[in-house]
Amino acid sequence: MSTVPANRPGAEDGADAVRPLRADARRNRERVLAAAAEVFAEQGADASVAEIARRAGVGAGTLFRHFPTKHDLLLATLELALQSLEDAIGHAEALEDPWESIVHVVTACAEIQARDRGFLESVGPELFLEPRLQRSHHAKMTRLAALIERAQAAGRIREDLRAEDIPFLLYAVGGVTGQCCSATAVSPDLWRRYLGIVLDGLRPAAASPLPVPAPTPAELTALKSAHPA
Amino acid sequence: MSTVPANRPGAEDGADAVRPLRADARRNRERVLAAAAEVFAEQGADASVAEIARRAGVGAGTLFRHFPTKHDLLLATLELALQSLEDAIGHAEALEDPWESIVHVVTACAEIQARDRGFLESVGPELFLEPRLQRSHHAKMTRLAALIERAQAAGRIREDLRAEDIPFLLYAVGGVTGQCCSATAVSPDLWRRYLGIVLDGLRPAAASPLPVPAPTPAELTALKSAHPA
DNA sequence: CACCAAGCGGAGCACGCGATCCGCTTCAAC
DNA sequence: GTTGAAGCGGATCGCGTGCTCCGCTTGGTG
Repeated sequence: MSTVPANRPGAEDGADAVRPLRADARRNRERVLAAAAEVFAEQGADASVAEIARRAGVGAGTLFRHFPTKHDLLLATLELALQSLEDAIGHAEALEDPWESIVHVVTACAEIQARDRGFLESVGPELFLEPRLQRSHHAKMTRLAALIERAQAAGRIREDLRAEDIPFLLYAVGGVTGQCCSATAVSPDLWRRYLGIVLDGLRPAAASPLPVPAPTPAELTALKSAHPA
Repeated sequence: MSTVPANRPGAEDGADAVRPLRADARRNRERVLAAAAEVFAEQGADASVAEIARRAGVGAGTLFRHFPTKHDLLLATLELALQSLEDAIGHAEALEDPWESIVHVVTACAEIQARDRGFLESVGPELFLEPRLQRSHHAKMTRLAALIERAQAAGRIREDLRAEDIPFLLYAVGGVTGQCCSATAVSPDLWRRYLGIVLDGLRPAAASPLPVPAPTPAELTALKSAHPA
């Protein structure tokens, strides 16, 4: 395909570093990314790239120069959202009450989903399958596991809960959030009610034996290679 | 468009009744419906009508003759699935234990979703919005409300739960079911775990005040006229 | 200023979709 | 058997999509 441009004499940079973007190129890249975040949040992952390019005020060619594939663009916006999720985890770690810290993380994630349809639609399938996100995902899961163990040690959360369960539960609440609640006239905060029910289900008082064991991290990563589509 | 063929003399049927389909036509209609149920269950509501026609062994023209629109076809298969949901409600009503009857309905619905992607993808948005489904939906909700009140009277379920909550909760569990669990290698019954957590959240022991009131039926039906897309 | 590659934009491509059209086939009433 | 309309099927259409190509513009360097 395209040959990598030969290192130009004089402008040698160590390793195979990327050359800095031209000023206008960098500006356009930002505008595309911002527009994509907007459009994906409003319309979900099925939004057309043409719409994104239009709102960014650039041509389609420019968009694809910066993000070779729609999927790349979606991933880039997803990383933005995941950053704010990471902030929420950081904040939760600073809370004293172990139960409240769990509530904070889970609520923050649901809030992201409530305002970002694209995040919801991507987060379940993508997060487990996309290699480029595995590392940061794993880091977040480790911190989340610590929060859960802290709450379990304090007897504030059911003993059979595992960190791997949380993404599934968040995805579930997110489904209600994005599809049923936020896009409709009836109380856009309705998802808080169902998150409340799920949280009640996580309390130790509620615990009854769960029928199926939680997936191990190994199972989840094995899953990414075996995916059919 | 097409003029309704004039009532033929001798074959008069009272009112504006439909004339019976020709034998082969009825057979083809069944085959299309069966193929659609299969394909939508496997691939979700985004499956192509061409694939359905192919699997039914008919041409595209035949398919659209019986179901003028893809949406009509989807609705027809949805009604099939809703029938089995109604059966589940009937069975639940016969159970003695009020809590178990709730568990049965909810589990049955989740089982449908676990094996039918199209049902999941349609049930949330469709069920509230589609006028042709409103009547049977309303009937089911009434019976479901009776089951819940029975369980509440027995002190087996939290007092602040309303029948209108159940579809939302089922949709939530269904999201995990269809998107994350059933299509992957890792334990296809994983959704039972999360349904278990939600059910624990419905027990009276777990109840803590929920932040948002449940939607009233009036709000839900008002929703159908105000929908943007 | 002069220069040229880095960057731009939007016409255009290939594809897959839902839906339609119309010449041919088949059922069933007589 | 004859006949007419009900039914069939698949080539075809229009459209929207993700993506590419290529002539033109622009930024930054000597």
